[in-house]
Amino acid sequence: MQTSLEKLRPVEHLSQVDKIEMSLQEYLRTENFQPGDSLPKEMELAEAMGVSRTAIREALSRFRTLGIIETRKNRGMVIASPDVFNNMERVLNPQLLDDETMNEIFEMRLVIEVGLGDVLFLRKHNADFSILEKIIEKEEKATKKIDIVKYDIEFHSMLYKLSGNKTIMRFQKMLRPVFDHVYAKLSENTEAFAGNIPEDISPVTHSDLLNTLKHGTPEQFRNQMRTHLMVYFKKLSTE
Amino acid sequence: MQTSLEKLRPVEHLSQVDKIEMSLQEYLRTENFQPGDSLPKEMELAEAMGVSRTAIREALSRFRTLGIIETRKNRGMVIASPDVFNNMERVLNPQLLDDETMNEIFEMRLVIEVGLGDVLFLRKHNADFSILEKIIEKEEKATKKIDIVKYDIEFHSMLYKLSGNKTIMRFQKMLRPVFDHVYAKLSENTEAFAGNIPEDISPVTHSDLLNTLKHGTPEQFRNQMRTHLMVYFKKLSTE
DNA sequence: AGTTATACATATGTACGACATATGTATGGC
DNA sequence: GCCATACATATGTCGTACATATGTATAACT
Repeated sequence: MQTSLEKLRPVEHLSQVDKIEMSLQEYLRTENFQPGDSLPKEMELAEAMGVSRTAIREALSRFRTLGIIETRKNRGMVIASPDVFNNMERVLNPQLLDDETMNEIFEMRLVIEVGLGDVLFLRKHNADFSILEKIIEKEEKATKKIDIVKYDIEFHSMLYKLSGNKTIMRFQKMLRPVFDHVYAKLSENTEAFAGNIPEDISPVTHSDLLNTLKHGTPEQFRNQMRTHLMVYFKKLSTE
Repeated sequence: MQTSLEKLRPVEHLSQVDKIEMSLQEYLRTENFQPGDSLPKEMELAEAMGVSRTAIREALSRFRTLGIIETRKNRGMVIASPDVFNNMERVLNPQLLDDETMNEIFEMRLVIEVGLGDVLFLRKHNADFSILEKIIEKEEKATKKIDIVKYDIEFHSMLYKLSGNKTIMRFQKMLRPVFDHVYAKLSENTEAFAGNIPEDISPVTHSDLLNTLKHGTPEQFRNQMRTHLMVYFKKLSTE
C-alpha cells in the first residue's frame, strides 16, 4: 500500500517550477533543438507560459546545472551538448552513497576491467607498453604500503587510458573515489588479506597481465584479469 | 596558447552562484553532512555568505536538481542520498550526444556484457533460466524484424537483471536509448549486415549463451558473449 | 485527560521591480 | 577605413512582499 502511494506522490505535489521544467523539456524535444541553437529570451518564455521570470530562471538554472544549456550575458541562451558524467561527478563528491551502492559500483569496475580485454587488443600500440613497464618497475621497488597502492591504482588507470575509449576513461576517473573507498575498506580488513594489499596475494601479477597484453590473446587477458581480481570477487560475494 | 587560456577561463568568469555552489559543497563536505541531516535556513545561509537569498536559492536549486538535497515547506532542507544515475538520465533524454560519445557508450555496453559472466555465475539461480528460455522461444517464433529486435533487447536486458547488481542494471536501463540508437543505425547498414539483425548472423545464439550459463563456466560464457557480440566490435573498430 | 479544532508562527515557493554587468551594435571623430 | 565612445539589450543579482504549506501551541469539546 505504501509503495503504491509513493508511486503517485511525485506527480501530485508538483511544484510550479517542476511543471515549467517539464514543459521546457517537452518544448526542446518537439522543436528539435540542436546544440548551438539559441533559446528565446527569459522574458519571452515567462510571458508565453504565464509565469514570473523568477520561476523560469529557476527551471533554466536546472538545465544549466545539468549542462543542457549555456548562457552568456547579451547573447542569450544556447543549447549545449552536456557532458554525461559531469553531473554524476558532483553527486559522488559528497560521498553520500550507501555501502550497497558502493559495492555495486566496485563490482562494476571488476566487470569492466575483465571485459576490457578486447578493446585493449583492438587499440594496443607498442609504444604504450613502456608506460606500463615503468609503473610495474616502480611498483616492484616500492616498499611502503601506500606507494604500492598508488602504483597499483596507476597501473589499472593506465589500462583504462589505453582502451582508447574516452567515455570509459571518464567513467573510471569519475568513480575512482568510490573504487578507492571500497578498496581501502577491503585492504583494512586484515582478516581476509593478513595486512597485505589484496592484489599482492593474487596469483596473477601486473607483469603477467602486461606480458599477455604483449604476446597473448584477448581471451587469455580476460582470464588473467579475472584471476587477478579474484580476491575482490570472493570478498564481495560473501557479503 | 589557446588551450592554456581555455584552461583557466572557467575560474575567471565564475558566476557568483558558481562560487556559492562550491562554497556550499565544501561546507557539506567539511561538516560531514549525512543523508537525513537538515541544513540551515536559506536566510541564515544568505547572511552567513553575505549574498541575497535569490542567489542562495539558485545554488540550492542546483543541489535539488542533482538530488543532493530535498526541501519541504516548513521543515527546511535535508540532505538526501542522490540517485547517481538519475541526472544522467535527464541529460540523455534530449539526445544531444554526439556520435563519438554514442559509439563509446555502446562499446562500453559490449565490454560490460562480456565481463558480466562472472557475476552471472556468482548469482545464477535455476529459477531464472525459464525466463530466458521463454524469451528465446518468442524470439525464434518471431518473423517480423521489429519483434526480433524487441526480444533480442529483452534477452540482453534480462541478463543485466540476473546479474543481481542493481547499479549495473540501472546503468543499462539508463543507457538503453543510446544502445538502441546505435543498434538501429548499425542494423540499417545493409552493406554490413545484408538487412539482417546483427546478432542474427552471429555464430553464437542466445540459446548457446543460455546453455553455457546453465552448464558451462564463466570463461566459456565470456568467450561466447564475445563471439556473440563480435559483429559490433568489428563494425565499431573500422570507424 | 485525551482528542479534535482553530489560530498562529515559520520556512520555503512565487512574484515583481530595480539596478548591475557584460556583450553587441550604432554613432561619431580622426 | 579605423578606433573610441555611447547606447541598447539580455542575463545576473538584489530586496521586498506575499502565497502556501507545515509544525506548534492554544482552546474547546466529549
